Amino acid sequence: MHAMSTTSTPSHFAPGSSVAVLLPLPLGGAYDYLAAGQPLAAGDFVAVPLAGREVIGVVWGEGRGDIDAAKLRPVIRRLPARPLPEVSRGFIDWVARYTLALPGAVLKMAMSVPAALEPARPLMALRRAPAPPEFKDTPARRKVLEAMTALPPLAPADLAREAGVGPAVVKGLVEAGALEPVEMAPPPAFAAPDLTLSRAELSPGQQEAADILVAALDKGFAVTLIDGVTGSGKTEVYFEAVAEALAKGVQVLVLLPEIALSAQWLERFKRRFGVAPALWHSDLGDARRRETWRAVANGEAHVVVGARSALFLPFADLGLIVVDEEHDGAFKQEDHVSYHARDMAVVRGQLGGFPVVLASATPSLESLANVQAGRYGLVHLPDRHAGAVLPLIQTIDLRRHPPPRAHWLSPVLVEAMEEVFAAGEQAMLYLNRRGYAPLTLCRTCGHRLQCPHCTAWLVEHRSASRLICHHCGHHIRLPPKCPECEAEDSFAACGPGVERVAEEAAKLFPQARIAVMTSDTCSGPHAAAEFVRRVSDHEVDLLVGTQIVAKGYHFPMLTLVGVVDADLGLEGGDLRAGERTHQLLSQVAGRAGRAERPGRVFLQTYQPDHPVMRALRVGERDSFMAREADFRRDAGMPPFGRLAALILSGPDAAVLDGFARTLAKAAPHAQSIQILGPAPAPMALLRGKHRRRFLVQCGRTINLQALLRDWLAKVTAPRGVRVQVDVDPYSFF
DNA sequence: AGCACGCCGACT
DNA sequence: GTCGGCGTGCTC
Repeated sequence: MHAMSTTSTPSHFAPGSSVAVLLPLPLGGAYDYLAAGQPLAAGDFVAVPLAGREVIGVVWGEGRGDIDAAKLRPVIRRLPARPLPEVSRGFIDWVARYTLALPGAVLKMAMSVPAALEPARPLMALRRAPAPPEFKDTPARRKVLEAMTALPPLAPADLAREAGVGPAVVKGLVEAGALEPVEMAPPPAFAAPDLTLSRAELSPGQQEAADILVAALDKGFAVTLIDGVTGSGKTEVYFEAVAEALAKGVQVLVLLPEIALSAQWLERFKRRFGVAPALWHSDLGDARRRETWRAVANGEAHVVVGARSALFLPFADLGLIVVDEEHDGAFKQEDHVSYHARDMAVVRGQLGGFPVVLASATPSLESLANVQAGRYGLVHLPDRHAGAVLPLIQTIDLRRHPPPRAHWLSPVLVEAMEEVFAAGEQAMLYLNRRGYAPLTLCRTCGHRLQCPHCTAWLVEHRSASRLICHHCGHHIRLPPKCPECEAEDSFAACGPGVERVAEEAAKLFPQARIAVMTSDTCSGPHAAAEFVRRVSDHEVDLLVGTQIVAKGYHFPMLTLVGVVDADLGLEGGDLRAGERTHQLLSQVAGRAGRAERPGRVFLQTYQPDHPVMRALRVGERDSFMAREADFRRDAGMPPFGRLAALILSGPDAAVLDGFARTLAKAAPHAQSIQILGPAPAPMALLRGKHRRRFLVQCGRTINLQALLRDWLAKVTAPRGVRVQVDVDPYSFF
């Protein structure tokens, strides 16, 4: 993935000339407008007329001039905001070209806060008018005026509070002309990090790694992978690079897969830098969001910690990106513009000429391959710091030690849990399945309760007394009788979800305090932080959870992790099934025994000899990944070959299949290009839309984007049919 | 993405 | 006879 240098174009446009304005809409390209009033420059935010309404866009360059002059309309106004920097514009173009998204759709991600483009409302403070006219003197008014002698200008509400009077008194004084408003500089929204605080004690190995990252800051673009086992102190190591970048005066972006679950990370940041970083994630409030966007644009926000969308913020002077947990699938966006934030972070670093740091305990095969090929540097942190040892991972062969019928915990695991609880320690059960049971069927006729809009079973959530589709949110109450055979009380719950495992554990350990942690019970940063606190303070003995419990938490008293169904991620024939299962289970295992108490991990499996289980048991990650890499190389799959998915979707299956055949006929033929499909997409029906998929596979030297563009240009999708391109698809949904 | 234009059912 | 449902098509 190599960023191309952008060709230079004139960047100032006098009134009367035509300019190309990119709008944050899914249009074919930038639209031409007439520069009017003041001169315009590339990057300026402007309001322009579009179909009778006003839309805000960005001056992208010289007008293309391919539109009828009579249609050309003048720019309405230039907004008083900082122009979008050239590097941000180049990045948007690059992402659009790479992902085959419309540039306007990419710009929309960078313009997610249109209100931030209007000037911030100045803060008003009150001071005594120099020459107040005659006004009525009252005791309350006197209190205000007396209080003011000892105070700087204050906002009306603060002044009223300080003086111990109601707001009406202050208002009256303003109206009487005794007080006058003055503009007050808003207090800085983000305090500068404190670089003088003593850093964490680093081990010699950590110090060496930190030195390498710090040295890289002087060398322009380079990518370094920090490969360190859970608990090896990766964060503290890259904090040294963050500190150095800040000392140089550039901005830093840290990408985390799920910022809502990162309370512990934020605590560590505050300890190291004395302040909270600027946060960027989807449930930021409007005012905070605006403030953050502006602070990023004017350089006041020194460190931004965000989810993948933070990549598109208009940084004034970005000089370092850290992608933590770089292997995490949450960095891949599938909807609208489909991009991988880790890969785009590398592109952003290349365009900006600064280093990028990737960190993981279980690096992706892609990043390891880039290290092997010499494209990325590597620092290795093999030890858990502070003497903690890696947990002992054992598999439980469910064929030899099965749980009782309709139970899910093997006697071996139950016995280990007994020991842990007896020792006053904590345990965690991991199962990546929300709800009570993934499938409900009728015992009489075998009918399965399915979502009417998706190719998916309805999942029983007993806590919510509902059956829910995890793909579209459709939900029903458990019907009184089978919709197929009308048998009453004939439904049987099949298979376990976390709720059911928690129920089983509660029966086995009635004295244990159990908490279920899933996206259902723990949505948003506050709920997550509260869960973490309850577990940390040992208000919980057993934590039962889905994937979100795997995320980097540190619980000193947690010494046992049980994986209820270690085989779960291996089904389905996904390209990355083995790699992902290994990563996920390694992360889950890493929750055990993070302090001085050693941890134990049990993986319940029907395939203890599967390479993933074997690798986890003996801690042989490198040879496992090397073997995975060999498979991918032999199959010509990423990162050794290139892959793209074409997803066609629409409400009418016949129309969809017709178009799929048209597309298949127009498919390019060439050696080393393989096109598979059309086939029903893994989710053949999703939210009421049928889905078909093509997979395009080719060698690394082929221009995949050009191939896809040419192919798609040959056909026109009938109405109702949507074509989505996913370059480098990850999940195969 | 909006928003207007356009052609078929229940109202004043 | 109109008001209005949302299908389709355009916006420099």
